[in-house]
Order: sequence, then structure tokens, then C-alpha cells
Amino acid sequence: MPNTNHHIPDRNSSRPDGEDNCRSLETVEVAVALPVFGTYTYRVPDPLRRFAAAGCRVLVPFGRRRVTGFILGSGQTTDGREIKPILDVLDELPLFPESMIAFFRWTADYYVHPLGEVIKCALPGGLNRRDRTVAALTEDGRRALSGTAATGREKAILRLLSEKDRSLRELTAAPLKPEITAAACRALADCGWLILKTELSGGRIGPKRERYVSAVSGVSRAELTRQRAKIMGVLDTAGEIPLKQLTVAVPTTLATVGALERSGHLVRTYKTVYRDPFGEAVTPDTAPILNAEQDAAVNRILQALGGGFATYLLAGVTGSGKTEVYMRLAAEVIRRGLAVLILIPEIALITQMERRFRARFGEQVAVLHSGLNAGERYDQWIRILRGEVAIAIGARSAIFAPFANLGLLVVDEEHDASYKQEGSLRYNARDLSVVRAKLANTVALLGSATPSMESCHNAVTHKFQEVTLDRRVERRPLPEITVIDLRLSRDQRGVHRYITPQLREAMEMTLQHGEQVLLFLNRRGFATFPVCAACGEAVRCKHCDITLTFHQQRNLYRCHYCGFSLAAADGCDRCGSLKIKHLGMGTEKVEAGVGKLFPQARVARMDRDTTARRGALVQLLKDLRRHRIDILVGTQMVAKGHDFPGITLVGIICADLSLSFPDFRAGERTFQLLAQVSGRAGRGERPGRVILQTYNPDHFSILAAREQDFRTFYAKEIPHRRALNYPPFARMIHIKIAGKDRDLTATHARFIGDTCRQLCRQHFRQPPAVDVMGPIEAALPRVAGRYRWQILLKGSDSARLHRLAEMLVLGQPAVFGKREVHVALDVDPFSML
DNA sequence: AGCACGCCGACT
DNA sequence: GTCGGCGTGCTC
Repeated sequence: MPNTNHHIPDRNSSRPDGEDNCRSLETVEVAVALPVFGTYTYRVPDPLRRFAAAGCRVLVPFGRRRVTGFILGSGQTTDGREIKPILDVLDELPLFPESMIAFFRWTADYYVHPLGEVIKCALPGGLNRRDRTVAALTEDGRRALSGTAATGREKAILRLLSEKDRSLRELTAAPLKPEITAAACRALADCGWLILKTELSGGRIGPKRERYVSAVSGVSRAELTRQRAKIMGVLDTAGEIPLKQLTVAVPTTLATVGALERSGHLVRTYKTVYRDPFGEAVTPDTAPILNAEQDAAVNRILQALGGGFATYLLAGVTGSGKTEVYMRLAAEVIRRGLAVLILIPEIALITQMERRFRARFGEQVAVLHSGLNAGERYDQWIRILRGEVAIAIGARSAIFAPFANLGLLVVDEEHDASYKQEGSLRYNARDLSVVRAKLANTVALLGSATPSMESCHNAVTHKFQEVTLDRRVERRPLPEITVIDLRLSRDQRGVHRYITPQLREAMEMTLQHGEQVLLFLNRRGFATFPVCAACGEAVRCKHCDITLTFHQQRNLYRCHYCGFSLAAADGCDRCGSLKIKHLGMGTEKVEAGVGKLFPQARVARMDRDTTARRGALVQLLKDLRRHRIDILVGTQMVAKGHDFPGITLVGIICADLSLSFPDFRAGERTFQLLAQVSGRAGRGERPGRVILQTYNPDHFSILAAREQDFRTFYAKEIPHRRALNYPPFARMIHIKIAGKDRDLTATHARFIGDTCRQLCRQHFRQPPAVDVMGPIEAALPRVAGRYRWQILLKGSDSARLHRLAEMLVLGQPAVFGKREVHVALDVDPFSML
């Protein structure tokens, strides 16, 4: 039977008085969903008063528009200013608990981001309602289109509108003719050729309503046809069922059902249902017996539960059974009537974790990630909000899950860069989890085999409590890692250059034993450095300062930064030669080479190119598990937390790629990546081994990865961080400046740098200092046609750093107000490319 | 964000 | 002289 939607009883819309003391607010404080700092006070008209509560969305007048806002609480008295009334309350019940408002405020403050935008970002998408201006052609306008009164430019606008009405935003959007401006449209409206009307748009996402049918008893069925009698028979046994289910049971038309309704035999009703994001059902499991180490870890953290705020760092080697620790703690938290939030870096791993949790905890689990469609996401949110689930598992955005009674926050693979949101609100969900735990006065648990430098430092300085799992479950040994010096095979040609004899031998042995091999190379495509053999010119991107990557499968050169591509058949851009040398290797080349070396083996590839299609990744993982694949070649995607029981050999093709990144975290990332991918070996019955090929066999990141010991790495890395005053000793805010005009962007970058230095001189006369570094050109000076500059603010006093950022955002409108140059702040940056 | 206000160059 | 370009400021 297909997965049917769960039925939810509809709530009684008349709320008992006194249920919530907020519901008598005369004025409310509202954060609007716009890039506006500060909040606003609105009056609540009498008829809306019983609906207005903290956490509800409202429609408010703002300037001459209507926008969505969020009620934060009761309003402040404004000094004699006009107070406008709210126009509508958009939610019957609050969309988030009042307790989360302090968390939203903290987030907005820390990341120097407008509060309303933070809340909008936190909520499931598709809820925002706002006015938009729509242009429609008038009769006069239609005539002007064929007449001579209108100029060419005016006719271009009118022609667009002759097809259909269009919003002003759509008309003035960049890809459409740049000469279309809002002002020009307004001028046409003054001529009477078009009219501009205001429409309320958005907010389409909401509960799903499904049609149900049920029989009415006591109506004579003597006259019914056989078909209709059969329908009634089904309803008699099934009771109230979804209409969809009825039409499956009895192939029938809606007209027949309608006729039966009119004759009074059945009634149709609507019910709110949840859209179900879960795949196949899972079989329940029972908790396994913990080993002594796991048991000790669980007990230590159990003692902290209920004792207020604390952060625990669970440093457990790969395969040490961290998930089981999370599940034991979750069980206890749930037993106490509290909720558990679990953050996982990637969707593929969420699915794995979600299945394990559903096997243990059944229906009490919700998921939140970008793989859900808008409706599913909304429903999962509502289930959490109503307290119908006790566990939510999700990606970084799930840090905003609307629990009012959190008892534990878990961040798995806490070192993972995926917790850092890039884009407009650049938050780090791992850091926010500690903040949220503090505000909820509860425990945050950060788990990793390769903890970040920041978390290690917090453990060393006793801000975090460290709990370790040093051994794998069932006494499985950690894989033995052999380091191979790639410099020795520099003279080799073709595949032998990157598959050394040692790796090849190990692969042969593994395949002979019927075991699986994982080959890791952190670069996709076939060749990463295509060069014309005739003129020596590299194949470059038109819009970025970077060489393109050759993709054999699609026979084209592609830019991994902006998506630009060139057909391989066209040859060299400069001299037209068709002879292009494919230097630099990616996973595609490794896959091809390995296929030739082991023609009898089944080789598959796992990278962004092969997993882009929905469901492709899950299929790949399934094939691997069922041993339909002998050798899997992949990028960092294979390094992350997966449990591959059949893999006994991991080959790291070239360990150095991430080491050469121009970033102070390059060493840390390299260590984490190598230790993690090594951890994929020997997770089943048979022990694993790793062949690690590198040009830098003596680099401490690589040596530490060989030991699979984050403490070794930490001890070596920390002096560098201290010497250069990098995190964890200092905090940083990264200012990114980008624009299409080279000179304008550079000039503006210098202006911002000068402004920062001036503010520092004015406000921070005494130490501790805030260093303003730059502006310098970004490591990739041009991406997608935009010139990029950056300024780094660095200081050990986080409060000062933030004051500077705030002064920039609030007190220096010229910095951010330039139309041609985009300026963004990145607090605690992860990647500084 | 989006809209109005206000200040400067190039046109009827 | 004005039209319309864009920097600046404001939205309860």
C-alpha cells in the first residue's frame, strides 16, 4: 500500500481565553521581513486582538507597502509618533515559541543581520506575503504599441506587457533589457498606457487539505446501481476514508461520488493531513549492548542532563559508535518529556541517521532539510511546533527547529564546513547550537573523530567538557595507514603516475579477496588543467580567473565557479588548435584509468556530477552496500561519515590538493579529510588498510592523519595559530566586496578599508587592537564577471570586533549603499576564497 | 527591499 | 529652462 498521509485532527479555532496571556496585546513589537535594522510598534485593532500573539506572522503597512512581520511581544510606547494598525494576523497559532525570540535576537546581533530577515530565514520558505507592483497594459497602451506616439524603448515595455501582466520586479530584472527602469514604467503609467496595481503575493504554502468521504446511514439504497452499491459497501467497512483511497478501491468517477453526495448517501469532508517525506518503512531495532567506553561516555553526559547549560565534545575515532551514544541520550531526554535536536552535515547522512532513529523511536522523529519540498518542510515544522515529535534530525537550518522544550542538542561531525551557511545570513549552526543550548539552559553535544581547532581549544580551556571514545566498536582495529611518496613516481606516465605499485598491489589483493576499494581524490572532472598543445594557452573561463575543468563524459570544459562551459569540439580559444593536453587529474580520469587497470572490476564514481540527479546518491550507496561495485572513486563526498561495511582498502590518490589552498585552515581541513576518508576502511568484519599517496610525506597534517589522532594535529597546529593570531586565538570578520566594474570596485574597497581604520582610531584608542587587514584582491580576483576584494577584521576582543561591524552597518550607509558594488559581512568566515 | 526626496548633467 | 540620472534617508 502506498504511504498514506497521517491524519491530523483539525484544531478548534476558538481559543479558550487565558490560554496565553499575550493575547490581549494592545500594541505589538514587530520585526519586518526586510533588510531593516530595528523593530516597529503597531497597534492591534480590537477584532484581531485575540489572535495576536508573540510568534505570529502579521501583515503590516510599512511605508506605502504591506509586508510580513513577526510579533515579538508587546510594543514599546513610541514618543508621540503615529502608530499604524496591523492589517491582519496570518497565523492562527504562533509559528515559533516565544522562547526562541531571544535566540533570533542573539543571532541577528552576532551576525549583524536584520532581525526580520533572520526570522524569515529560520522559518520554512514560501510563507512570506508582501505587496508587489504589477503592470498591466491599458487599451490606450495597446493602441500606442501599433501607433507612432511611443518611442522604441517604450514599445519594448508595452510589447512585454501585451503577452501578460508582469510585476515591476520582473520588468526591471537584470537579464531583461537594462533600459527598462521602474521610473520608465511609472512614466508610462502617467501617460495612461499601462496601469500599476498593487497585489499581495506569496504565502502560498500552508497546511494540506485532503478530501474524505464517509457513508450516511439510514438512506435507502434500493435504487442504487451495482457500481454505486459497491461504493457504499466499501464505505460501510472502511468508515471515513480519503477520496483518493476510494477511487483506488472502486474505479469510479468523481461524478458518481458527486451524485451519491447529492442523493444524500455519502458526505464529503476536508481534513488537514501531513505530507509524508519519509521513504520506505523501517523495521524496529533494539538497543545493542554498549561497550565500556560508550557506556562511560553515556553515563558522564547523562549526569549533566538536567543540570543546566553545558557543552560536551564527544571525540570518538571513526567507527567508535557515536550514533549509539546519541540514541541512548536521546532516549533519556525523551523519557523526561523533553526534545532532542540533531544536526547532521549532509542530506545523505541525514537519511542514514533518520532511519536509525526511526527504527529506535518510531513516529516521534521529524526531519528538516533541503531535500524536502516546501509543503513537507512546512508540515515537519508544524509537527515539531505542536510537540507531536520529540526528535528532529536535520541539516544546519534545523538549528531553528521550533522546539519549546529542548533537552539536548547534538551536532554530529561538528568540524564539518557544511554547518557554515553561505549566502545572506552567514551563520554557523554548530556555534549557534551552543548558543541555543545556553539560552535553553541545556546540554549541547558536539561529536567528531576530527574535532575543529576551535572545539579542541574550548575543551583544553575547559569551556567544553571532553568525552572520548578511543576504540572502535567490537574491538575492530583502526586501519593501518601506509604513506607513499608520490615524488618517486614523477617519471611515470599515464595511470602509473597516480596509481603507485603499492596501491595497485593492494587493490589487486583486496579485489582477489572479494572486498571493496575506495579511491579518494578531492577534485571532480577529468582534467583540471587543460592546455593547448599548439600555443600553450590554458583553457580559461570567460567570466572567472580560473582554468576550466575538462569533463570527458559530457565532452566539455566547465567552470566550477560560475558554470560557464565550452564545447570540447571547438578546440583552443586562442589559436583554434584541436590538440588540447589534459593535464591535472580529477575523479573522472581516475575512474577511467582504474577501469583500464582492472578491466574485470566494477568501477563507479561518486561526486557532484554523478549524484546531481535526485535519488542517484542513494542508489549508489545501495549498490555499494549490495556489492554491485568493486571500486568506488569519489571526492570528499565519500569522506563524510558514511558506513561502508564492505570496504577494506582506501586509496588516497593525492593527499595534497587541499594543502595548497591559500587559507589558514588548509592544514586542518587536510587532516580532517584524510583522517575521515581513512576511517571509511575496515568498518565491517575485516580489518582495513589505507594507502596514502602524497608529495609531502613529512607534512604534519599528513603525519597526524596517519596516526588518526586529532591531539597530535592540534599540538602541532596550535603554535602557528597563536603566532599569527588566528582562530581560536582571535575572531575574524571578513568583508567581501564585489562588483562588475574593476576600478569602481577597487576604489570602493579602499574606501571601506579607510573607513574601518578611521573608526578604529576613533573608538579603540586603548588595546586590545582590532586589526584591519587589506583591502587585498581575493584569491580568485574575478568570479562570474565580478571583481572581488576583501578586508579582514581580526581581533581577540570579540565585542570590539562586533562593535566595529555594527558601526559599519548602522553608521556608514555609504559603505553598503553603493549600487554597483556588493558588500557583505562574513562573521567567523570558514572559506576565504 | 522599495519608495520619495533632492541634487547635478544633457536635452527639447 | 526641465527631464531623468542616481546617492541618501526612511519606513511604526
